[in-house]
Amino acid sequence: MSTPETPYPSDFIRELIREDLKNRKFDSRVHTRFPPEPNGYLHIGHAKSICLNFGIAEEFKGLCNLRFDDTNPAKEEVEYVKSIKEDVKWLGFGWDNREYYASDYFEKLYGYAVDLIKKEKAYVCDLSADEIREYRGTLTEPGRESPYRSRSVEENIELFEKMRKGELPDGSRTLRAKIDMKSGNINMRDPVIYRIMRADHHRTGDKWRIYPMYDFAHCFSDSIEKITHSICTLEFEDHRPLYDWFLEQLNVYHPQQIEFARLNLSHTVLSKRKLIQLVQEKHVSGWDDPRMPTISGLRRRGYTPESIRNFCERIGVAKRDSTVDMALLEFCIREDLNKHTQRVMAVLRPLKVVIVNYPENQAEELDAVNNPEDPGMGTRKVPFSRVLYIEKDDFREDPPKGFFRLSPGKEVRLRYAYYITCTGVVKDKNTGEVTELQCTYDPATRGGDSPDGRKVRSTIHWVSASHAIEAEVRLYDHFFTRPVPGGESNDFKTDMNPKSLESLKSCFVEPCLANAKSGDRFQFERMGYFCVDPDSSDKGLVFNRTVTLRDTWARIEKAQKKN
RNA sequence: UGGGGAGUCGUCCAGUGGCAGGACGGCAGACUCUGGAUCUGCUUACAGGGGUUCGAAUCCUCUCUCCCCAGCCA
Repeated sequence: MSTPETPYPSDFIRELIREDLKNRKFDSRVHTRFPPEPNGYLHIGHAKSICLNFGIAEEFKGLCNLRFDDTNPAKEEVEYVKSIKEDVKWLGFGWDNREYYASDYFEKLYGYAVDLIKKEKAYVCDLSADEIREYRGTLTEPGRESPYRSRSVEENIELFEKMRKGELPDGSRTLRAKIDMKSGNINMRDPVIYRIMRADHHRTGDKWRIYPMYDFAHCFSDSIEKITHSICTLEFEDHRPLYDWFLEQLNVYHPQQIEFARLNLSHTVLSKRKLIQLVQEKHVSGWDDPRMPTISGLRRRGYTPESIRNFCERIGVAKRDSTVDMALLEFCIREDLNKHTQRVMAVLRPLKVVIVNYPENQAEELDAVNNPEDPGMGTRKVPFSRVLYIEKDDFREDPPKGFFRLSPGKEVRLRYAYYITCTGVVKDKNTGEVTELQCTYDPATRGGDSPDGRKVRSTIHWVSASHAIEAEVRLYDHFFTRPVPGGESNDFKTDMNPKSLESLKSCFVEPCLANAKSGDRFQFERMGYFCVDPDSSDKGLVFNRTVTLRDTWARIEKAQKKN
C-alpha cells in the first residue's frame, strides 16, 4: 500500500511499467521473476534485484516468480538452491507455489530448438570450441560462416537427436542459431544454443545429455511463464537483440527485457567468482562468515531483513555504474537496531575497579532502561558490588585534551549506578601496565543522579565482576582496506584487511544475557550492536559485532593524532 | 579501431525548457545518565566546446572519459 509516509520509490523501470499499464500493454498485467543460478550464495547485490522484482510485483499488484536458472549442471548444486530459497524468504518475500526451474522446461526448450531447425534458423555445427572462436571473428572484424551452416533440416534433426541421446562425445558438436556472422553484435554471430554435456543434473539426473545455453533458455522460460518485464543487469543489454530474435522467430509470447546497473559496494567484492574464491581458499570461514557480503553472512553478522530492504530502497535503481559507500549500509542497520534492540552493558576489554568504600560481600540491584527509544521495552535490574570491570579505554592515567572519562582524581558516573572518583592506580611491577583502579563512590548518587546537582562530564558502562558472564566477542572491520579491492593492484586479494576479525575471549556481559539465544541482538551501550553467534554453546556465549555506534570521541582522537 | 551503454555534490539517487534537490558521508553547534540517539546549520556537483532559445542539466552538434561484449558460463 502506498501511503504518504512510505511512498514507493520511483525509478526508470517503474516509470516504464506505469507507461505500459497506461497503454494496456501485457493486458495490464505485471509479472516479474527473480532468476538466480544455483551456483553460489546470494549476496547484497542479489538483494537489490530481489527487492526490485518482488517489490515491483507487490506495488503493481502483480506476481513475481522464483526461477532457478539451472542450465549448467557442471556448476550447480542443491545446496545452493536451498540457501537461495532460505535467503529470499528471510528477506521477507514469498513466491507461493511459483517456484520454477529452467530445467522443468527442458522438454519444451528442446521442442523450440527443433522448431528453429525446421525454420532453418538453427543448425548442428561440428566445429570445435577453438574453431568456433576462430570463426567468430573479433570485435572489429566480422566472423566467417561455419562450413556446417547449410545442412539439411533432416540431417540437423537427426544429429540433434543423437546429441540428445548422448551418442556423441562432449564438445564434438553444438546446436547454433543461424543469424548473422557479420553482425557488429558478437552475440548475434550464430551463438551456440545447445552443448553436449554428459553430466548429471541436480534435478533431471541423467535424462539429458545436452543442455541449453542461457540466451536460449532464458527468453523462452520468461515466455513460458508469461513474464511481462524481464529485469536483468546491464551486461545483458547487448543480449537483448538475441532475446528478442528467438521469441520473434517462433512467434511466441514476448516479454520485455529491461536492464539496470548491478550493485557495487565499497570495501567488499560482489562477484560470485571472487566470493567463491574467498570461501574455497579459506580466507573466510564459509559463505556465512560475518564478513561476507552474502545474505547469510549479513544475517549471521546481525543485519535485519528490514535494514537490507531499506538499503535497497535508498540506493535507487539506474543505468549508470556506481559504487555505493558501505557507510550507507551501516547507517541502515544502525537506524533499525537503534529503534529495536535492547541495551545492555558489556565490557570488552576489562579493567578491574575496586570501590574501596563499598562494603565487601554487599550487592544491590539497580534499575536500568532497556531501550530509551522505546519505553515499552521496560526496565531491568543490574547487580552492583564492590569489584567491577570497566572498559580499559575508559581510563587514562594521563588524559589527553578533551578526554572526559576516568582518570586519577576525576569523577565519572557509572551508568544507572553511582558517581565514582579514581583515587588510586595499581600497576604491574614489570610492565607498568595498569591492572586495577581504586575508586570511591558517593552513596548519595545512587541511580546516577547527584542531589547537590553537581555534574560529571562522562557516563561509563560497567559490570559487576562477581555477577558478570564471561563471553567471547568478535569484532569485525571491512574485509578489504580499499574502497575498490584490487582497484590499484589488479588483484583484489592484496587488499584484504589482515585485521578484519579480532576475537576477544574474555569479555564480561551483564547477567541478564544468560539466556540469550543464537541470533538475538543487543546494543552493548557505547560499544555497538551485537548479536549472538551460532557458535555459542553451553561452554559460553559468542557475540558478533554487527556495527559500531557512531563514536565522536574516536573521531576527535583520530583528528588529534593527525595534527 | 565494430557493437551496446553511461557521464549531476566525496558517494548514491532525483530533476525531462523556468531558482539544481534529497539521502549518506564530512564539518560546526544544540541537547543528552550511551562522546549513542535526536535536532539545527554549513559544505560541495550538471565531463568539455559550440549552437537553438527570453531562458538549457534538460533540445541540436562536435569532442572527451568510463563501463560491457570475442564461454560449448550466467
